[in-house]
This record gives sequence, C-alpha cells and structure tokens, in this order.
Amino acid sequence: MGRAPCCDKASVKKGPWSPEEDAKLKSYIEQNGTGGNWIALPQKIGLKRCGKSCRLRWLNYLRPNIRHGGFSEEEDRIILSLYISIGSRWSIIAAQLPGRTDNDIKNYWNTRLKKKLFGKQSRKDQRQQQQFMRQATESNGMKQEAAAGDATGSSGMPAVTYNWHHQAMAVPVPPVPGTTMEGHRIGDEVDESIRKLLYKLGAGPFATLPLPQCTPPMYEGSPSLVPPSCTVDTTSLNEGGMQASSALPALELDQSFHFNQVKLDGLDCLFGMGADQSLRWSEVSPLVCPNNAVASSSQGMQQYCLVDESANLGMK
DNA sequence: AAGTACACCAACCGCATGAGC
DNA sequence: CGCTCATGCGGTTGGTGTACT
Repeated sequence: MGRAPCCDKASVKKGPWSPEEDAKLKSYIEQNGTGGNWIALPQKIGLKRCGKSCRLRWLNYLRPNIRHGGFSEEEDRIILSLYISIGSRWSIIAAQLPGRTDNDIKNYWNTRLKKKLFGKQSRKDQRQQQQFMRQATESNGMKQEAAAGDATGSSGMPAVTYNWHHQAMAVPVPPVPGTTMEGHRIGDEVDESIRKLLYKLGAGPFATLPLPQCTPPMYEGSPSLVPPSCTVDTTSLNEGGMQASSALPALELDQSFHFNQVKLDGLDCLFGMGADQSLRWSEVSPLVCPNNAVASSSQGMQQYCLVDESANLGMK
C-alpha cells in the first residue's frame, strides 16, 4: 500500500510554470503570505497546481532576492567546505549562501562543481581551455608564464581551465581566513538555529564550518597547532578505520563519520582512498582551507580540528 | 544540414519528520 | 500513544538548448 498522493494528480497541472501562474502566486503571497498552508493555497488563488509545486516555485524562483547562476570562487569554496563537513544537506549549505536555493546549489554541485573538483572537464570548459590555449599560442608563442598568469582567474580571461587540479592551485587565497567576499567571517553568518540543527542532525562537532579550523597535512602532532577539543587523524581513513582522540565521544564521532562517509561517497580521493589518486590534500587545501594554503602535502597526516560546539550552543 | 551527445536546470517524486488531534 | 496530514528535503527525471561529428 503506497502513500496517499499529496494532491489529485489528475486535476493538477504539471510542467513548467507560465508567467501568469508565476504572477498569480507571487502577488498572492506578497499580499497575504502563504497562510501556513501550501496545500490549500493553489485552490485559493485558482491555480491548478499541487501545493508542493507552488511552494517549490516560490522558494526557488519567485521569492525576493534569489540569485541564479554565476557562482563565485568563494561560493565554490563554501559549498565544498560544507559538503565535506556535512554532506549533501543542501538546505543547510544554502542557508550559508544568501540568495541561493538548495535546488540551485544541488544542481550546481551535480552538474559542474563536482566535475570541476574531480578533474572531469565539461566540453564547455575544454573548449574554453582550447580557445585560450589557441589565443595564447597565437599571441605569445605558447609562453608558459602567460598561461600561469591567467590561471589566477583574475584577468577577464576564462581561467586556464576549470579543471580542478589546476584551479585549486590557482585560486587566490583570501587575506583573512574564512572571509567571504563581503568581508564577513563565514562563522558570523551561521544562524544559531542552523548551528543547533547541525548539532542535532549529528553533525556534532562538524557544526562549525571547517574553513577556519581545518589544518593541513603538514601538521605532525604539535599540540600548539590544535584548536581546543578534539582532533581526528584521518590517516586511519586510509586504512578503512577511524580513530579519535578521547575528547570526542566515540559514538558521536563514529556517527558523524559514518554519516559523512556515506554522504561523501565519491569524495574518497580527497582522503587518498579513491582509485584516482590524482587529487592530493595539497591541492584541496587551498580551496577548502584558504587560511591553511601552506600545505606542503607529503607528510600524510590529514588533521581536522573539530570544535566542540555543544558548549557554545548551550547544549551542555 | 542533420543527427547525436552532452550540459544545464526546472520540476517532480517519495521519504522523513513534526505538529495537531 | 498512535494516527493523519502538511511540510521540508534530497534524489532523480525530463525538457531544452547547444556543441560536436
């Protein structure tokens, strides 16, 4: 026995929204709000749409201050950082990017960012790269430094490539750790309720954005480099195991990492586990941890410093 | 020029959860 | 305490436009 449908599918219109429908929905909500009942809303305004569909349309397109497309490097970085710490919880990630919707971020991740990160270039990107290389060849006789110079992405040229392997190293490191393009620390933007939600959801110590806290593999056990409560030696991940220092309750840590292991399926290579070992922490770190871009990679120990948020949240 | 492949993204679907009764 | 219903969320699909062969 299946679940009862949320609306009568036979009498409900599906597919793309027309401008008239958009206008109806938008003007009604702007004047009256949703009334706390999405199911009843389409009937009230004479739309032959499912309530869920109305809600989605409003949240993703009609709501004020929605931005589409044109993700910045900074946004890329935030998305990646959050994805690494909490997985595919797009609504939470979206909450950190004003004007972005979870659907937008999800689409962006699935269609572009993932490829960018794992080195699979889209044809568009390949073309951009080829075009650039042609131009460079024509004008400069293929001078290497010309390409390297533009790789920063700061000149109006398309970045030399969107291939993550190149770009990660090319991403300019912001002057202030964890600073967004508007000059706010990301941590400052985190709504308290979201923090609580993250904690509740099992993100636990991950509830703090990793940007300011993560430490590159060059760390070799110096306590002075470790922010308070707990650390995780991810070298054990390479052995298929997980160990934690005593400061973090083992169960919680296990759950957190179980969650992340599941959710991060496909990100294995970030930890040197994947078949494609071409991605190294030194390449990832500038993107994930701009403040720690120093990473000289080869020492093997990937150290995440986890801040116990529970005290901050008044949960202890 | 036509057919095919690919990229992108809007929208749908179904599950999980919480609120209300 | 259990049921029902509405909402929110993440995964997936389908349509459309564009590039390639």
